[in-house]
Parts: sequence; C-alpha cells; structure tokens
Amino acid sequence: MAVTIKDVAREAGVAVCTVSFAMNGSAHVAEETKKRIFDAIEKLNYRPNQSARGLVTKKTNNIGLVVEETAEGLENTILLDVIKGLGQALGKNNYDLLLSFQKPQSRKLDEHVLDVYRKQSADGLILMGTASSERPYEELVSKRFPFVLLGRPYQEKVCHSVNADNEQGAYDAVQYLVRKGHRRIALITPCSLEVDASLDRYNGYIRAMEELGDGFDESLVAIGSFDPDSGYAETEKLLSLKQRPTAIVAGRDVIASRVIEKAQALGYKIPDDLAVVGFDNTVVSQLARPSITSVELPMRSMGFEAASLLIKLIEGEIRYDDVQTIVLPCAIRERESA
Amino acid sequence: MAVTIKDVAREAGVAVCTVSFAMNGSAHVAEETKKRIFDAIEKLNYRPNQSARGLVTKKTNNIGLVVEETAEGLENTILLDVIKGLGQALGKNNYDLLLSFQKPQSRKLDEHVLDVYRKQSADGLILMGTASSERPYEELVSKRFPFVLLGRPYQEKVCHSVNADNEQGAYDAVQYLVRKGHRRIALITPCSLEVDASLDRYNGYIRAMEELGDGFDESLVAIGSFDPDSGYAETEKLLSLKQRPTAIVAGRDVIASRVIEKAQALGYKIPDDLAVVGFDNTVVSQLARPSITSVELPMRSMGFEAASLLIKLIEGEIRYDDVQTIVLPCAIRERESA
DNA sequence: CTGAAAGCGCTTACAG
DNA sequence: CTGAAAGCGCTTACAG
Repeated sequence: MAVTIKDVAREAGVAVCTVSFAMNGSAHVAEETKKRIFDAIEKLNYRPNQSARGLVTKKTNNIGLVVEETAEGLENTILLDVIKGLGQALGKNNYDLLLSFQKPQSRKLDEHVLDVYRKQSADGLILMGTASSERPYEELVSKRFPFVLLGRPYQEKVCHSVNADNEQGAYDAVQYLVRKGHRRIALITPCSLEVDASLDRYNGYIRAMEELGDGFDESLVAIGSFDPDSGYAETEKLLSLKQRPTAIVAGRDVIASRVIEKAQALGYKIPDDLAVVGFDNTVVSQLARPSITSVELPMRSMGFEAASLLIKLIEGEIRYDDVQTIVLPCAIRERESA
Repeated sequence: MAVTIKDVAREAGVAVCTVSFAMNGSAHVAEETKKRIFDAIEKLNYRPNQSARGLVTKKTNNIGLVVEETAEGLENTILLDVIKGLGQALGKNNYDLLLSFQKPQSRKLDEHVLDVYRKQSADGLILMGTASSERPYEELVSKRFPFVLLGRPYQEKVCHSVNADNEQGAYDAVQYLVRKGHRRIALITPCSLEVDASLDRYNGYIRAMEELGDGFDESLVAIGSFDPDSGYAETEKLLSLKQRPTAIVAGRDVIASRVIEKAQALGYKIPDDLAVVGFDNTVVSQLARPSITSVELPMRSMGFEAASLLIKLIEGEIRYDDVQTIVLPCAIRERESA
C-alpha cells in the first residue's frame, strides 16, 4: 500500500541498502547515485516507516509525557507554555511528543509511567507535576532509561531535573519591594507548604526578610490555598495587624487579584497604600486593574531546557550519571500594583 | 536487553505464538496455559514492543495532532481543555497522542501534516485550528486516511468534523438578554469576520435580533480584535449612540472585561445600566468583578467527541464515506454581569 | 488447541 | 562504492 524503500530502490535502480545509506549518511554513496535516489524519494513521496525503523534502530524519536487521567497536571494554564517550550526543542531535533493518558481503571500513575518505558514507545521521558513518586525512578535509573524531572522535587540529585528558582523569585520580589521603600512586607503562600514550590517561595521570602535586619515576623505570613477565594480572608487578617504591612507578596496571581479586591474594598489605594506582587505572571496579572506586578516563571524555557537535556541524554552527549540540575531564574514583570 | 515475547514463551514453556494468541485473544488457548503465560508476563513485566507490533499490524495506536512551530494553535487556554477531552477518549481506548511539532525551517504546515501520515507514526489525525488548507486533505481523503477536523471550517461536508455551535451560542446569548428584558442589544465580534467562529457568532446574533422584530440595526455591531485593549473603543462608540444599547454581547471574555471596565469608567452600573455577556467562559469571566455571564464552548466535549469519532473511523465502526458532522451546543454560564 | 515458519520494512555488518 | 543476507520483535496463516 504505502511506498516502501523497495519502491524507491527500484525507481532509482539501486539496491535497497544503498537507499538507506544515502538517506542516513551511514556510508558513502556516489553523488550521481544519491541524486537519483533523492529524486525517486521526492517523486514517490517516500518517508521511512517509523515502526520498521524503530524496530531495528531501537529508537522511536518520540519523547514521552505522561498525564494522569484526572489531568491534575494539566490544570494550570502554564502547561501550555511548557509544551510550547518542549515543542521548540523537539521540532528542532526531529522528535515528536507522545502524550500518554492513563486508563480510567488503572489507578497507579507509576505503573503507567513504567509501561510507556516497557512498551518502548519513547526514547525518553519528561516527568512533570508535583506528585513525587519514588518507585518508577528506581527501575528507570537501574535500566539507565533517560528521563528528566520538570518542576518536581529533585530527589537528592539522583535525577536530571529542570526547575524554576522559586526561592530566588520570592527573594527578588521582597527585594523589589524593599527598593520601593517597603519594610513591612507580608507573604501569602500559594498553597500549603507541603508543595515544593510553595515551600521554596516561603524560604526565599524569609531569607530576604531576615537580610532586612528586622528579623522574621511570623504574623506577616498567611497560608493560601487553591480555593478561588483564597486571599480575601488573609488580606483582611494582615491588614488588621497592629503594625499592618505596606506590601504583600501573593504566592499566585489569582491570590494577588483577591488581595487587591479586598484591599480596595477596605479603602486602600493600590499601590500607594498597599503594594502587591503576584506570582506566575499569568493572564490574570495583565487583566487585573490595577494590573499586577508579577514574578514570571520561565515555563517555556523550562520546557525547552528539559527537552534539550533529555535529547542530549538520549543521544549520548551527556553521560547518564553526570546528573544535571538546571535551575532557571524567575524575572519580575513590573506593572501597576507595585 | 528488554524482555521479549521469546522470554515469556520460555518462562511459560510454550511457543511464541501461543503467548501472542493469549495476549491478543486471536485464538483459543487453554485456561491453564493462559494462566502460566500471564504469570510469566507479570513476573517478567513484559510489554509488547510497539515498533515490532506496529510493523506487522500496521497500527501504532497513536493519534496524531500537528502543531505549528509558531504554536498559534496553542495560543488559547482552551486547547488544554481539548487535550483533556482527547485524553479521556484516548486513555479509555488505549491510544496515545502524538504531538508533532514543525521544524523551524520547514514553512509548510500542510507538508508536515502529510509527513506524519507518510511516516505512518499515527493511525489517524486530529486537525485543529483556524488555518484552512485544502491540499493535505485531498491526499488524506484519497488514501482514505482517517482524520477529524476540530473547530475548522468543515469543507462542505467532505471531512469528518467536530465543532461548537457558535451560531446558536450567540443566538442564545441574545435570547437570554431578551428574557432579562433587553431589546437594544449590541454585539462586539471576537475578531474579524473572516474567522469562521466569528462569522457564526455574528450570524447567530443577527438571527436573534431579526426574530425580535425590530430588524437588524448595523450600528449596534462593532468588530473586535485580538488586541488586548479591544473592547474599550467599541464600548465608548456603542454607548454614545443616540439610542444606546442596554446590553452588549462581547465575542470573547477578554473583550467583555474591557467592556465592563470602560462602562464602569463612564459611570454605568453593571448589570443594572448595562448587561454584558461574554464568550468562551474562560477564567477571565470568573475573575472579573462583577463576574461575567459567559457562553461556554464545550471544548472538553469537542476533544472527547473528536477522539471518539476518530477511533471509530480507525477501527472501522464508522464507514469512511459516511461523513460525520458533529456540532455541540454551547451553554450559558450565568454570573453577575447579566 | 499448539508449534514451526514466513514476513512486516527497515538497517547494518559482511563480501565483493 | 554497492549488493545479498540476516535480523530486529512481533503476528498470522498453515499444518498438525
């Protein structure tokens, strides 16, 4: 049915292997022969069958990305940027992205990750999300199967990983506010501190506050959540402090928008009475009024770096044991709120 | 290196083909033998090599989704919902999603679409986006390669397609406002009318307005754009009409949020002085204050239906020539702005 | 009900 | 520099 390498060989009047050599550059082929071959390929619109190729080369030219059936990992807009970043690196290197979705019945994500490895349908894996499972890594590592953690806890340096520097992002946010003249700076965490990124931001905040010399005042920290209304109550609490903060670092943009609403409702002018810095630089920060100064996570770069690293691992440009831990800086996008 | 069907056969003490028969149910195997085989599979963690399987069955169990290098198609948050919907259907049926990114150099998306077909790395294709190219379809159709258009112009019923009923969505939005007592209802289109979805919404609006009996007043229509500030000027213009509208249907949520801001700045109360209905039901409509009543596009269902349809096509449950045109209804999510 | 064998479309030593 | 042949890991008629 489909055109095969045999058809090309016949059309060009050469042996099958010569076509293969010419296409892959795996042996020298006379210029003239080459031209005949490439003409035949173009004429017939020949593309090597990936399954046949994969069977012998043990390479699929696919990168796997596993997604939970509940799709929690897809919840955030941010994933789109990651995929774009992945795509840039992948397209450049001629890889495709294989998104594997869990079957509704099978509850164990770990097993599913292992399955895409066992089926050999990808040459490497990008593992992203917050879920920190240990088991799949073991089998993957022991079999030296290439994979890169993206935005996950980096397992004591035993796995290649790419992450955003959340700690530095929060630190910079405080520093930015200090430069604007603030000293009483509060933090609302993006969610519980059990989540890695949340803890990192918390730590960055503390480091910056301690450097300020006033010491760390626990009453200036509130724990936010994924509740869409998270930020209202925390703002009210923070602003009713005897020594109220003049600035708030909100762990996520949505929370920042709630902070602004509540503060405005209480009669505060933003940013004059209260400065607000958000996190994630999502569309929310652009649409809010006033627009929100926000710490941008380099999601696109993270995707790009993760895919580039994985490809180097696959192609042997980086040794498997030479564990890479890439941490990318966050940048502050200045807008009206601070 | 990896465990093969031979290993399983040896472990279970049967012939290779018996293992294959047992796994695929393609021939009867005695219960007892079956048990030995499945025990061996479990013990060895055997999973059939996808390339080998694909080579002989001519099936990859992959669905292709082509993405332009510029990733325009990925621009909207909405794609995430589509992917979730695709994933639901795919996971259930044991297919993976192959996202193929264009190489930076190759400028022709059409060729790239054809390449994933020619390489035989997917059993079918989901084509989404607004770009309407004709050429790839021809080759695909003539070779009877399964593909489904998602949110694209549906090419005079020659291609299977899944779409949202934008026309009805706009019609319903007007009807909804009429029920709230409005008659002077304006429309700001989501973008130029060259885009299919935009035109459909425009037509739905017109149909509803004409049914009202007051006839179609062109001055009540403004053409919006993708400019982030689109909506400001249009609102100003519409509200300065001698007979100003009491309600505005905004073609996108972002535009609706601009309408609200501008109207509020001009002293109008929402929804009392001016009712506003948005489109797309994005996070913007939830975060705006007042929150925005919005027409929801069934992106998740569209993804699910598109994948389900494609799988039926692939597996022969639907004849290739029995062209399916699935149009899914939009629903109005009532909030504060109307 | 089970086994031996051919073949899917490639790549890669191995000769010439 | 090019050709004939083996083999990758499966599935599927074909015998028994």
